[in-house]
Amino acid sequence: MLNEAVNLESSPGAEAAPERRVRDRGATERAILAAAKSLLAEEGFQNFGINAVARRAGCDKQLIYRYYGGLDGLVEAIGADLGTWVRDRIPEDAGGMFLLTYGDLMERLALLLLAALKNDPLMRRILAWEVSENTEQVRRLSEARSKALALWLDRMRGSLAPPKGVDAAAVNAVVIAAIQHLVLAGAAGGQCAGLSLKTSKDWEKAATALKRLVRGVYG
Amino acid sequence: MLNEAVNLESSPGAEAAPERRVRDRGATERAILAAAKSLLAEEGFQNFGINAVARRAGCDKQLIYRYYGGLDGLVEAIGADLGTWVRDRIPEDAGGMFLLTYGDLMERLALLLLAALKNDPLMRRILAWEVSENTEQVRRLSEARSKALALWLDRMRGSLAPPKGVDAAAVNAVVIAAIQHLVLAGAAGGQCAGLSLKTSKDWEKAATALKRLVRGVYG
DNA sequence: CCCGCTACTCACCGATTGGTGACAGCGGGG
DNA sequence: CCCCGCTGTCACCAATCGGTGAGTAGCGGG
Repeated sequence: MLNEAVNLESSPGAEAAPERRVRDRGATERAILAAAKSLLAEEGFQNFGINAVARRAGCDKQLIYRYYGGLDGLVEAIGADLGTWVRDRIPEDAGGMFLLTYGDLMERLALLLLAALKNDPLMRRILAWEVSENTEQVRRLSEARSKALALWLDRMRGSLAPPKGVDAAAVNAVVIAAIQHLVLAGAAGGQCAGLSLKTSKDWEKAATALKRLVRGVYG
Repeated sequence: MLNEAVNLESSPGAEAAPERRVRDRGATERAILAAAKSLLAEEGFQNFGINAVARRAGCDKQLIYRYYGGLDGLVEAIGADLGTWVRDRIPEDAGGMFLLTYGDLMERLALLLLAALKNDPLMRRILAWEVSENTEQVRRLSEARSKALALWLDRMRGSLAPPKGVDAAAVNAVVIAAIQHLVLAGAAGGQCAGLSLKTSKDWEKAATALKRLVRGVYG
């Protein structure tokens, strides 16, 4: 494992075009944030660190300290960015306009949330982070995500009132918990409690079961 | 965050009584495994490494390489140990002897699983690990846990057959997903989807909602 | 008694981490 | 013009990581 000094970039033929970085703080800040988001989405929170983000952003980590005050500030910025999540995935025909019953609404919401999370690696990674650590960092991020989710649900819910006699908040939380864990387990290991979660056929089964559960309580 | 030394040094006086470790390979192996399990349960998988385990076990990490073939082997040993989980929490009055319907059974199973996971930090950490990483290490551990869970469910189920017309495997997987995520979120952040999960009152709400959902599908 | 096996410890390796201080280059305002 | 401040780069720090090779200490058998 002796590493000879092979990295001499003073090769005579190659004209080293240094590709001078334009001095644009705004662009650099955006590049850092984008790098952080993509890194977190693709690699997960395990190897999410100053060095890795700087490497991906193609700049020096010192700039992260300067512009964001370190990883904490950067994570906060990601959290703030999460607000756009809501805007991005609210269909124009918002909410329960055409939905007659609360059951209709919740079934639709459940399936939409399932699909949305399945296609959002960043959200999934944040979710996994939340249940794995309890640092201040994560807590803030979690709060941002939670707020975004609540806002999304609220926008989609419209003005439909839940039926009496059931603790809708608790039931919905349990349903959401199921959705979130299904998505996490599916993305991570391809299965959950013996149920395979790989093919779209598998997911249809899960979705059907989910529908059944929701319909069971809300009719 | 230097963890306190766990070595059992006595005689705080100047008398250096090094408390010579008895030369007992079996005991050392057991100490290492116990240290690994408690470390994982208490600190989570984030800081779970050779050095940390050796530190907690009060021995040199070299021994972990020798006796377990490194962290991988040690994790495997933890997985094997998970088999005892089933034995330890199967009540003598096993299964659905007194349960008339499949709904009765699943409701009881759901509540039992919820309680069991709530009181098992090691299982929770493994669960969180599973949804956060997809290395070979975790995959093996996941398989062991999955097997243990399946065995437990099987033992508890008895010979009761699920009703026709519902994909019981899928529904149960979704229910288990909900339980697991509730426990994870509760332990990590104290809430899930807006539902607080701190006091026993909170957990009662969640359990009630869970019961409702199960009863909704299985009657 | 000594020898050899085995349990165990120690010292070191290269790599990577988070974090900081010093420096280079450009550009705008006096 | 010169100088100052902002942007970006680099070198370096201590700490920790996983991993290995060499050496020590005790016990049992010849």
